[in-house]
Amino acid sequence: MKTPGDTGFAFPDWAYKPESSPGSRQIQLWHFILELLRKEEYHDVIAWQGDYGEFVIKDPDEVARLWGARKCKPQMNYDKLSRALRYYYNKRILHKTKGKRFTYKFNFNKLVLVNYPFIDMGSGRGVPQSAPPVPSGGTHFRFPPSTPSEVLSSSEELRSPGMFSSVARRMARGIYPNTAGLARPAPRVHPEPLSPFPVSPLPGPGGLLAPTLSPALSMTPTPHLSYTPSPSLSSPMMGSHFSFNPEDMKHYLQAHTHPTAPPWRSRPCIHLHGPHHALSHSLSQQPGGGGGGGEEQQQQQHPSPFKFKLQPPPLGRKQREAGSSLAAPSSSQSSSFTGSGQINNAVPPKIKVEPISDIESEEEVEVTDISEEDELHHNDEDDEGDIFTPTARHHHQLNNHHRANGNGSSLPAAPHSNLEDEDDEEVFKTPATPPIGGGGGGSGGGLPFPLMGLKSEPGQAAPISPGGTRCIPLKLRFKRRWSEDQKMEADGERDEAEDKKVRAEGEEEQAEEKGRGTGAVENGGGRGVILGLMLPPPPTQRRASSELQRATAQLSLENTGC
DNA sequence: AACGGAATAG
DNA sequence: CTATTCCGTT
Repeated sequence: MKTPGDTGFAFPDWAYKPESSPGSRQIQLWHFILELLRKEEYHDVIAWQGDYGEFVIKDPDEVARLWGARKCKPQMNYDKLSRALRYYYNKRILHKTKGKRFTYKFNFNKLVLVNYPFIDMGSGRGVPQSAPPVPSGGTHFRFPPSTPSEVLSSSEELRSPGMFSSVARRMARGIYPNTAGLARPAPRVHPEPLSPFPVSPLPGPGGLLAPTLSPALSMTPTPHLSYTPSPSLSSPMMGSHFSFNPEDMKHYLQAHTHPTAPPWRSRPCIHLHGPHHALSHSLSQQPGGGGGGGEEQQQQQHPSPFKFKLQPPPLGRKQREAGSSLAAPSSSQSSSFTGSGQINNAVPPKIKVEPISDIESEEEVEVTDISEEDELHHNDEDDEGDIFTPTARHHHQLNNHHRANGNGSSLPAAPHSNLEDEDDEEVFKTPATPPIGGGGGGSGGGLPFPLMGLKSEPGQAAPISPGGTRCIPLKLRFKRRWSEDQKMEADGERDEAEDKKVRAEGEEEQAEEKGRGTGAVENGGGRGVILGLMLPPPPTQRRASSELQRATAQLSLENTGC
């Protein structure tokens, strides 16, 4: 089971796919921005400002220049760079702070990057000016409205729906159902929502899944629980597996404990292939030491297979002018199989209707839907509520609509499977299904999740199978997206509504999500890499990560070598 | 200044 | 896919 090879992965690859991780080969703009932000040296050109995640580019030209240098694109300029930033809007990595020149904001509220568990964007604490990272006072912490799924959704996820995702989701909601049993979500919240361990069974060494989101990822709904690096976690859990990189995490934790010894760098060349050491990339970066420093760029010596892309919802502009019609039809079809959802997506615009059968777990249903509505209605509150409070949730099951378009290439597996869009759902269901059989108990990891199998086969996808009706119910999508943020911002600053923007996204989202959902499996499927969830900004705890941050911070910004 | 479509490189 | 380029609009 834990064989190093592909199988052993404790976690889904996507979980750690750092494609973009700091050391990874091709740096992405947002990483770069993050790097600059964390370095004081650049505070003259770019710095945190305002709310959590908000930063201002003080010297656009310089930033562009730096970026260009990094990418070896001498012709880079702010106009171009900004275009790239604009693409992030759709990906929800960033958004523009309206009214403020050169000011953008990371959507960190909802997301935590797997690769940057310790991200502190604001670490600013140390830095006077950059302090803003923390959400305003942390008073209102909003959770993960954005669907984790969105964030998480990566094609790969699908492949390995591991628990991670499910866990994450649950965490997001604050619920930990027992994985072993059916996956029924508990109707009510457990008192111990965040316990690091779900009920997971498997005490054994093989236990997978520890929901440890690790301190790094704090997705816990409850503030206090959030990131406590409990010893238990660290050792046992990590050891077992879960975390992204057990080892790394371990080190990570240790680091907290023993600041003096930065472990991560310990592995110069780790074997690359292991599925499990994903995070190492990030951590492995430089120790920061002091040494001589010359070779920073190499960090990524190993060609790690993982990649990590972010971006959940791409755009589906495909319809544009020509084939707009296509989309509709396809979606409808897909919905069909779910059975319960009748809604066809054809376009049920407003109303969410959809009671659908709740069948067993009514609670879980989802909210998904539709974008437009969301946007239109803005139920922000709900969203939140959904997540945290189980009490009120509306569920619908309509998400069925999804387009199968994907790019033609992908998705062989199920032509019509629908659930994809909700990766989430899939995840959920996945566990549920399998467990029943013998696996549940434990044979392998004890967890019900089919880890290995997934890899190659999408089979699980079978969701749709007739018998499996249950799959349906589980989807829970929190759709909130960042609208909240925007709102918040709006409050804070006056920005007008960006409806259009939002709207647009909404549309796109819908379409895209679905499109990608399953489909993405293919190559890159995995885009979303960020793990969504908010960062609990509890100031107190954050500090621990500081070191790590620093370490990561070291990423090499400058690579002169072009 | 900012947005976003379109084409395109890799 | 992501980013770069180019460019017309707001």
